[in-house]
Amino acid sequence: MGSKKTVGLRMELFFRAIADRTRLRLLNLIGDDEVCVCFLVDALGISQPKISRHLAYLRRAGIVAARREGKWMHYRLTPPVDPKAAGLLTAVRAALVNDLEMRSDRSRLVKLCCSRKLPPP
Amino acid sequence: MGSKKTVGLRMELFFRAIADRTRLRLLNLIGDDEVCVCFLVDALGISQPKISRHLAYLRRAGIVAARREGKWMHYRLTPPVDPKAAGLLTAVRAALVNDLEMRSDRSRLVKLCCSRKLPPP
DNA sequence: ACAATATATATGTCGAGACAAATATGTAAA
DNA sequence: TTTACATATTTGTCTCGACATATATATTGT
Repeated sequence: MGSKKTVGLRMELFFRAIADRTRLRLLNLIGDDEVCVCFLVDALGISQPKISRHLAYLRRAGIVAARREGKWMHYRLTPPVDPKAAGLLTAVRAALVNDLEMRSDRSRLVKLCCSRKLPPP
Repeated sequence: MGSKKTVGLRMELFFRAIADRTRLRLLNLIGDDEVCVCFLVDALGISQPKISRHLAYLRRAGIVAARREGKWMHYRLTPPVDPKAAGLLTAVRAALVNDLEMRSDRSRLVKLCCSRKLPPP
């Protein structure tokens, strides 16, 4: 039902959720694996409350999910069950690569994650 | 540059353009070939000014284009040049089929187009 | 041919509601 | 208490739907 709700009857909600530059940049970074909020804040250079608010928006839309680990919150994608919805999300993420800022966001996140100490597993 | 503008630098504009149920329903019907506005009005059962306004929105976003033919206006998709943008649009249209209303919209349009006299070529 | 009218579509305006940025404040864990 | 994050408040902007009106083309009457 989660996927039906996301891309089934109310597809416009999904699109509204990603119709924002900040949230697209977040989606671009969260895509591959779990990311800690602090890394997102640093990689995007956006204030923490703003990041948190947009993450909450994506969470309410069912696009990402959160997991607490001590002080840190980790966000991850919630892959849609429906094949067409999954294909749509894949196409969105593929199109993001066309964007220069998205690419530099990614490389910045990689640097942050690898140089800096990761939160404990 | 049209495709770059649509899905390149300002992808969020593309998503905002389709983050609306009326516009998604229009996109669902315009998809395959040129459609006359009058058919869209009848197929969706939505007031003509509302249809016109949303078509103008899609037109400004570079998603559709219009052609006048006498009294009638025909709208068609403007397929993106960039492969990833094209793939994204394809994925969107594929996902629309999951929606019941979209399917009934389509069959209603087919009935309208085939039973009724088409505008002269 | 010209004027009047009808048809098809587009656009201006208005009020209501959604959303964003910024700032401030609250909460959970160490 | 400090750190890491979430949420509330305020204010401005945007968009929607509804209604009215404007524009463009075709058709009809004379």
